[in-house]
Amino acid sequence: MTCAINYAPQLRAQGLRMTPQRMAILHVLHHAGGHLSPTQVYKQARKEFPSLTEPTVYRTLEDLAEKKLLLAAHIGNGKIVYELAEGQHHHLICHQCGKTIQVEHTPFKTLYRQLESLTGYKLDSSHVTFFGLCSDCQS
Amino acid sequence: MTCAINYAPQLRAQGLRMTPQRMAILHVLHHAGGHLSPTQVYKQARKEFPSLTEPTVYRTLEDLAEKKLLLAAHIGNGKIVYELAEGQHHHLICHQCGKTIQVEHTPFKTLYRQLESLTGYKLDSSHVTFFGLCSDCQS
DNA sequence: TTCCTTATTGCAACTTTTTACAGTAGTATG
DNA sequence: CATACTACTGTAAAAAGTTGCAATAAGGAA
Ligand SMILES: [Mn+2]
Ligand SMILES: [Mn+2]
Ligand SMILES: [Zn+2]
Ligand SMILES: [Zn+2]
Repeated sequence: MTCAINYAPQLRAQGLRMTPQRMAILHVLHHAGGHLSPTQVYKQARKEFPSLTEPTVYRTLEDLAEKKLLLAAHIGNGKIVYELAEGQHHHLICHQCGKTIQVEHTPFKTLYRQLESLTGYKLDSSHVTFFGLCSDCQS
Repeated sequence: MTCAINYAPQLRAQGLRMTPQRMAILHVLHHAGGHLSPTQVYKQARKEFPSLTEPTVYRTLEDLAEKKLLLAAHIGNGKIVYELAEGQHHHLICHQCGKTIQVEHTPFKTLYRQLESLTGYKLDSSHVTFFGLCSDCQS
Protein backbone atom coordinates (compact mmCIF):
# COMPACT_ATOMS: atom_id res chain seq x y z
CA MET A 1 0.00 0.00 0.00
CA THR A 2 2.79 2.43 0.82
CA CYS A 3 4.29 1.65 -2.58
CA ALA A 4 1.57 3.82 -4.08
CA ILE A 5 2.97 6.92 -2.42
CA ASN A 6 5.60 6.86 -5.12
CA TYR A 7 3.04 8.16 -7.58
CA ALA A 8 2.55 11.36 -5.59
CA PRO A 9 5.16 13.36 -7.54
CA GLN A 10 3.61 12.36 -10.87
CA LEU A 11 0.20 13.39 -9.58
CA ARG A 12 1.46 16.68 -8.27
CA ALA A 13 3.20 17.41 -11.56
CA GLN A 14 -0.20 17.12 -13.23
CA GLY A 15 -1.95 19.34 -10.71
CA LEU A 16 -3.57 16.40 -8.91
CA ARG A 17 -3.45 15.61 -5.18
CA MET A 18 -2.53 12.34 -3.51
CA THR A 19 -5.36 11.03 -1.36
CA PRO A 20 -5.86 7.75 0.49
CA GLN A 21 -8.53 6.85 -2.08
CA ARG A 22 -6.07 7.27 -4.91
CA MET A 23 -3.42 5.40 -2.95
CA ALA A 24 -5.74 2.43 -2.65
CA ILE A 25 -6.72 2.51 -6.32
CA LEU A 26 -3.15 2.85 -7.54
CA HIS A 27 -2.05 0.13 -5.18
CA VAL A 28 -4.62 -2.27 -6.56
CA LEU A 29 -3.60 -1.55 -10.15
CA HIS A 30 0.07 -1.72 -9.22
CA HIS A 31 -0.27 -5.22 -7.82
CA ALA A 32 -2.75 -6.50 -10.36
CA GLY A 33 -0.21 -6.44 -13.16
CA GLY A 34 -2.89 -6.40 -15.85
CA HIS A 35 -6.17 -4.85 -16.93
CA LEU A 36 -8.95 -4.40 -14.39
CA SER A 37 -12.53 -3.23 -14.86
CA PRO A 38 -13.82 -0.34 -12.75
CA THR A 39 -15.92 -2.79 -10.75
CA GLN A 40 -12.92 -4.99 -10.04
CA VAL A 41 -10.92 -1.96 -8.94
CA TYR A 42 -13.78 -0.84 -6.72
CA LYS A 43 -14.20 -4.21 -5.02
CA GLN A 44 -10.50 -4.73 -4.43
CA ALA A 45 -9.70 -1.20 -3.36
CA ARG A 46 -12.54 -1.29 -0.84
CA LYS A 47 -10.66 -3.97 1.03
CA GLU A 48 -7.91 -1.47 1.69
CA PHE A 49 -10.09 1.59 2.09
CA PRO A 50 -13.62 0.45 2.98
CA SER A 51 -15.30 3.84 2.79
CA LEU A 52 -14.37 4.19 -0.88
CA THR A 53 -17.37 4.85 -3.13
CA GLU A 54 -18.14 4.08 -6.78
CA PRO A 55 -18.25 7.65 -8.05
CA THR A 56 -14.77 8.21 -6.67
CA VAL A 57 -13.47 5.12 -8.42
CA TYR A 58 -14.96 6.00 -11.79
CA ARG A 59 -13.82 9.60 -11.54
CA THR A 60 -10.34 8.65 -10.41
CA LEU A 61 -9.81 6.13 -13.17
CA GLU A 62 -10.88 8.66 -15.77
CA ASP A 63 -8.74 11.42 -14.29
CA LEU A 64 -5.63 9.29 -13.97
CA ALA A 65 -6.08 8.03 -17.52
CA GLU A 66 -6.49 11.55 -18.82
CA LYS A 67 -3.24 12.51 -17.10
CA LYS A 68 -1.51 9.45 -18.60
CA LEU A 69 -0.82 7.63 -15.34
CA LEU A 70 -3.24 4.92 -16.49
CA LEU A 71 -4.15 3.43 -19.84
CA ALA A 72 -7.78 2.76 -20.70
CA ALA A 73 -8.63 -0.07 -23.08
CA HIS A 74 -11.91 -0.70 -24.87
CA ILE A 75 -12.31 -4.43 -25.04
CA GLY A 76 -15.59 -4.72 -26.89
CA ASN A 77 -19.30 -4.12 -26.24
CA GLY A 78 -18.55 -0.93 -24.37
CA LYS A 79 -16.46 -2.72 -21.76
CA ILE A 80 -13.54 -0.68 -20.49
CA VAL A 81 -10.51 -1.77 -18.43
CA TYR A 82 -7.54 0.08 -16.97
CA GLU A 83 -3.90 -0.63 -16.21
CA LEU A 84 -0.86 1.32 -15.06
CA ALA A 85 0.74 3.15 -17.98
CA GLU A 86 4.09 1.51 -18.52
CA GLY A 87 5.17 0.10 -21.88
CA GLN A 88 3.56 1.51 -25.02
CA HIS A 89 1.51 -1.23 -26.67
CA HIS A 90 -1.72 -2.22 -28.36
CA HIS A 91 -3.99 -5.27 -28.20
CA LEU A 92 -5.37 -7.92 -30.51
CA ILE A 93 -8.44 -9.75 -29.23
CA CYS A 94 -9.96 -12.91 -30.71
CA HIS A 95 -13.71 -12.40 -30.74
CA GLN A 96 -14.25 -16.13 -30.86
CA CYS A 97 -12.28 -17.29 -27.82
CA GLY A 98 -11.26 -13.98 -26.30
CA LYS A 99 -7.53 -14.66 -26.39
CA THR A 100 -5.67 -11.36 -26.12
CA ILE A 101 -2.13 -10.53 -27.13
CA GLN A 102 0.00 -7.41 -26.99
CA VAL A 103 1.85 -5.80 -29.87
CA GLU A 104 4.51 -3.11 -29.69
CA HIS A 105 3.83 0.32 -31.11
CA THR A 106 6.78 0.27 -33.50
CA PRO A 107 4.99 -1.22 -36.53
CA PHE A 108 2.28 1.42 -36.16
CA LYS A 109 4.58 4.40 -36.53
CA THR A 110 4.46 4.63 -40.31
CA LEU A 111 0.68 4.49 -40.39
CA TYR A 112 0.39 7.07 -37.64
CA ARG A 113 2.63 9.46 -39.57
CA GLN A 114 0.54 8.92 -42.71
CA LEU A 115 -2.68 9.58 -40.87
CA GLU A 116 -1.29 12.68 -39.21
CA SER A 117 -0.17 14.28 -42.46
CA LEU A 118 -3.40 13.20 -44.13
CA THR A 119 -5.75 14.62 -41.49
CA GLY A 120 -3.85 17.24 -39.53
CA TYR A 121 -4.62 15.37 -36.31
CA LYS A 122 -1.79 14.72 -33.86
CA LEU A 123 -2.49 11.18 -32.68
CA ASP A 124 -1.69 10.01 -29.21
CA SER A 125 -0.34 6.60 -29.95
CA SER A 126 -1.88 4.75 -27.09
CA HIS A 127 -3.44 1.41 -26.44
CA VAL A 128 -5.69 0.65 -29.38
CA THR A 129 -7.64 -2.59 -29.53
CA PHE A 130 -8.06 -4.62 -32.72
CA PHE A 131 -10.33 -7.58 -33.17
CA GLY A 132 -9.98 -10.70 -35.26
CA LEU A 133 -9.64 -14.45 -35.15
CA CYS A 134 -6.65 -16.03 -33.45
CA SER A 135 -4.80 -18.80 -35.26
CA ASP A 136 -6.63 -21.50 -33.29
CA CYS A 137 -10.08 -20.13 -34.06
CA GLN A 138 -9.59 -19.75 -37.81
CA SER A 139 -10.36 -23.38 -38.61
CA MET B 1 -40.49 2.00 -42.19
CA THR B 2 -41.20 -0.46 -44.98
CA CYS B 3 -37.73 0.29 -46.33
CA ALA B 4 -36.36 -1.85 -43.52
CA ILE B 5 -38.01 -4.95 -44.97
CA ASN B 6 -35.17 -4.91 -47.48
CA TYR B 7 -32.84 -6.19 -44.80
CA ALA B 8 -34.86 -9.39 -44.37
CA PRO B 9 -32.81 -11.41 -46.87
CA GLN B 10 -29.54 -10.40 -45.20
CA LEU B 11 -30.96 -11.39 -41.84
CA ARG B 12 -32.24 -14.66 -43.13
CA ALA B 13 -28.89 -15.45 -44.74
CA GLN B 14 -27.34 -15.16 -41.28
CA GLY B 15 -29.94 -17.33 -39.60
CA LEU B 16 -31.78 -14.37 -38.08
CA ARG B 17 -35.49 -13.57 -38.32
CA MET B 18 -37.15 -10.34 -39.35
CA THR B 19 -39.40 -9.00 -36.61
CA PRO B 20 -41.26 -5.70 -36.20
CA GLN B 21 -38.79 -4.75 -33.45
CA ARG B 22 -35.86 -5.21 -35.79
CA MET B 23 -37.70 -3.38 -38.55
CA ALA B 24 -38.10 -0.37 -36.25
CA ILE B 25 -34.46 -0.44 -35.14
CA LEU B 26 -33.09 -0.83 -38.65
CA HIS B 27 -35.41 1.88 -39.89
CA VAL B 28 -34.14 4.33 -37.29
CA LEU B 29 -30.51 3.60 -38.15
CA HIS B 30 -31.26 3.71 -41.86
CA HIS B 31 -32.69 7.21 -41.64
CA ALA B 32 -30.24 8.55 -39.05
CA GLY B 33 -27.35 8.43 -41.48
CA GLY B 34 -24.78 8.40 -38.68
CA HIS B 35 -23.83 6.89 -35.34
CA LEU B 36 -26.49 6.48 -32.66
CA SER B 37 -26.17 5.35 -29.07
CA PRO B 38 -28.35 2.48 -27.83
CA THR B 39 -30.43 4.95 -25.84
CA GLN B 40 -31.00 7.11 -28.89
CA VAL B 41 -32.01 4.07 -30.90
CA TYR B 42 -34.35 3.01 -28.12
CA LYS B 43 -36.09 6.37 -27.83
CA GLN B 44 -36.52 6.84 -31.55
CA ALA B 45 -37.56 3.30 -32.36
CA ARG B 46 -40.20 3.43 -29.63
CA LYS B 47 -42.00 6.09 -31.61
CA GLU B 48 -42.52 3.54 -34.36
CA PHE B 49 -43.00 0.51 -32.15
CA PRO B 50 -44.06 1.68 -28.68
CA SER B 51 -43.93 -1.69 -26.95
CA LEU B 52 -40.23 -2.04 -27.73
CA THR B 53 -38.08 -2.63 -24.63
CA GLU B 54 -34.47 -1.86 -23.71
CA PRO B 55 -33.21 -5.44 -23.51
CA THR B 56 -34.44 -6.04 -27.03
CA VAL B 57 -32.64 -2.97 -28.31
CA TYR B 58 -29.33 -3.85 -26.68
CA ARG B 59 -29.54 -7.47 -27.79
CA THR B 60 -30.55 -6.54 -31.32
CA LEU B 61 -27.75 -4.02 -31.75
CA GLU B 62 -25.20 -6.56 -30.57
CA ASP B 63 -26.61 -9.34 -32.72
CA LEU B 64 -26.79 -7.23 -35.86
CA ALA B 65 -23.26 -5.96 -35.28
CA GLU B 66 -21.98 -9.48 -34.80
CA LYS B 67 -23.58 -10.46 -38.10
CA LYS B 68 -22.01 -7.43 -39.81
CA LEU B 69 -25.24 -5.62 -40.64
CA LEU B 70 -24.18 -2.90 -38.21
CA LEU B 71 -20.86 -1.40 -37.18
CA ALA B 72 -20.14 -0.70 -33.51
CA ALA B 73 -17.79 2.14 -32.60
CA HIS B 74 -16.15 2.77 -29.25
CA ILE B 75 -16.00 6.52 -28.86
CA GLY B 76 -14.26 6.78 -25.49
CA ASN B 77 -15.10 6.26 -21.80
CA GLY B 78 -16.92 3.04 -22.61
CA LYS B 79 -19.43 4.84 -24.83
CA ILE B 80 -20.58 2.80 -27.82
CA VAL B 81 -22.50 3.85 -30.92
CA TYR B 82 -23.87 1.98 -33.93
CA GLU B 83 -24.45 2.66 -37.58
CA LEU B 84 -25.51 0.69 -40.66
CA ALA B 85 -22.52 -1.15 -42.13
CA GLU B 86 -21.82 0.44 -45.47
CA GLY B 87 -18.42 1.85 -46.40
CA GLN B 88 -15.35 0.46 -44.69
CA HIS B 89 -13.78 3.21 -42.57
CA HIS B 90 -12.22 4.20 -39.25
CA HIS B 91 -12.48 7.25 -37.01
CA LEU B 92 -10.21 9.91 -35.55
CA ILE B 93 -11.61 11.74 -32.54
CA CYS B 94 -10.18 14.89 -30.96
CA HIS B 95 -10.32 14.38 -27.22
CA GLN B 96 -10.21 18.11 -26.68
CA CYS B 97 -13.17 19.27 -28.75
CA GLY B 98 -14.66 15.96 -29.84
CA LYS B 99 -14.42 16.65 -33.56
CA THR B 100 -14.59 13.34 -35.43
CA ILE B 101 -13.43 12.53 -38.92
CA GLN B 102 -13.50 9.41 -41.07
CA VAL B 103 -10.55 7.78 -42.79
CA GLU B 104 -10.64 5.09 -45.44
CA HIS B 105 -9.24 1.65 -44.70
CA THR B 106 -6.74 1.70 -47.56
CA PRO B 107 -3.77 3.18 -45.64
CA PHE B 108 -4.25 0.53 -42.94
CA LYS B 109 -3.81 -2.44 -45.24
CA THR B 110 -0.04 -2.67 -44.97
CA LEU B 111 -0.09 -2.52 -41.20
CA TYR B 112 -2.85 -5.10 -41.01
CA ARG B 113 -0.85 -7.49 -43.16
CA GLN B 114 2.21 -6.97 -40.97
CA LEU B 115 0.24 -7.61 -37.80
CA GLU B 116 -1.35 -10.71 -39.27
CA SER B 117 1.93 -12.30 -40.27
CA LEU B 118 3.47 -11.25 -36.95
CA THR B 119 0.74 -12.65 -34.72
CA GLY B 120 -1.15 -15.28 -36.70
CA TYR B 121 -4.38 -13.41 -36.05
CA LYS B 122 -6.72 -12.75 -38.99
CA LEU B 123 -7.92 -9.20 -38.35
CA ASP B 124 -11.38 -8.06 -39.28
CA SER B 125 -10.59 -4.64 -40.54
CA SER B 126 -13.53 -2.80 -39.11
CA HIS B 127 -14.22 0.56 -37.61
CA VAL B 128 -11.35 1.33 -35.26
CA THR B 129 -11.28 4.58 -33.31
CA PHE B 130 -8.10 6.59 -32.77
CA PHE B 131 -7.75 9.57 -30.47
CA GLY B 132 -5.63 12.67 -30.74
CA LEU B 133 -5.76 16.44 -31.11
CA CYS B 134 -7.30 18.02 -34.17
CA SER B 135 -5.41 20.78 -35.94
CA ASP B 136 -7.45 23.48 -34.20
CA CYS B 137 -6.83 22.10 -30.71
CA GLN B 138 -3.07 21.71 -31.05
CA SER B 139 -2.33 25.35 -30.23
C1' DT C 1 1.49 25.54 13.05
C1' DT C 2 -2.42 27.88 11.26
C1' DC C 3 -4.93 29.58 7.46
C1' DC C 4 -6.63 29.58 2.75
C1' DT C 5 -7.72 27.95 -1.64
C1' DT C 6 -9.85 24.69 -4.29
C1' DA C 7 -9.32 19.78 -5.71
C1' DT C 8 -11.58 15.87 -4.16
C1' DT C 9 -14.95 13.16 -1.90
C1' DG C 10 -19.54 11.06 -0.33
C1' DC C 11 -24.31 11.20 -0.63
C1' DA C 12 -28.60 10.50 -2.81
C1' DA C 13 -30.99 10.09 -6.78
C1' DC C 14 -30.95 8.84 -11.36
C1' DT C 15 -29.92 6.68 -15.94
C1' DT C 16 -28.04 3.06 -18.49
C1' DT C 17 -27.01 -1.70 -19.24
C1' DT C 18 -27.35 -6.64 -18.03
C1' DT C 19 -29.45 -11.06 -16.61
C1' DA C 20 -32.55 -15.14 -16.22
C1' DC C 21 -36.43 -17.11 -17.59
C1' DA C 22 -41.06 -17.99 -19.20
C1' DG C 23 -44.11 -16.88 -22.99
C1' DT C 24 -44.54 -15.40 -27.94
C1' DA C 25 -44.27 -15.54 -32.68
C1' DG C 26 -41.25 -16.06 -37.19
C1' DT C 27 -40.73 -19.41 -40.73
C1' DA C 28 -40.02 -23.84 -42.80
C1' DT C 29 -42.43 -27.91 -43.99
C1' DG C 30 -46.20 -30.97 -45.25
C1' DC D 1 -53.74 -23.91 -43.82
C1' DA D 2 -51.92 -26.42 -39.58
C1' DT D 3 -47.86 -27.92 -37.02
C1' DA D 4 -43.44 -27.89 -34.96
C1' DC D 5 -39.10 -25.91 -34.01
C1' DT D 6 -36.65 -22.55 -31.71
C1' DA D 7 -35.25 -17.67 -32.35
C1' DC D 8 -36.88 -13.86 -30.27
C1' DT D 9 -39.21 -10.87 -26.95
C1' DG D 10 -40.99 -8.82 -22.50
C1' DT D 11 -40.91 -8.85 -17.56
C1' DA D 12 -38.84 -8.04 -13.33
C1' DA D 13 -34.90 -7.40 -10.88
C1' DA D 14 -30.24 -6.45 -10.34
C1' DA D 15 -25.84 -4.44 -11.53
C1' DA D 16 -23.08 -0.85 -13.44
C1' DG D 17 -22.20 3.80 -14.30
C1' DT D 18 -23.54 8.97 -13.90
C1' DT D 19 -24.85 13.52 -12.00
C1' DG D 20 -25.27 17.74 -8.97
C1' DC D 21 -24.15 19.51 -4.91
C1' DA D 22 -22.65 20.36 -0.15
C1' DA D 23 -18.96 18.97 3.01
C1' DT D 24 -14.14 17.62 3.48
C1' DA D 25 -9.30 17.73 3.36
C1' DA D 26 -4.69 18.20 0.43
C1' DG D 27 -0.96 21.00 0.33
C1' DG D 28 1.06 25.68 -0.49
C1' DA D 29 1.77 30.08 1.89
C1' DA D 30 2.11 32.81 5.96
MN1 LIG E 1 -2.70 -3.08 -22.23
MN1 LIG F 1 -18.37 5.08 -38.53
ZN1 LIG G 1 -9.50 -17.49 -30.65
ZN1 LIG H 1 -10.24 19.47 -31.41
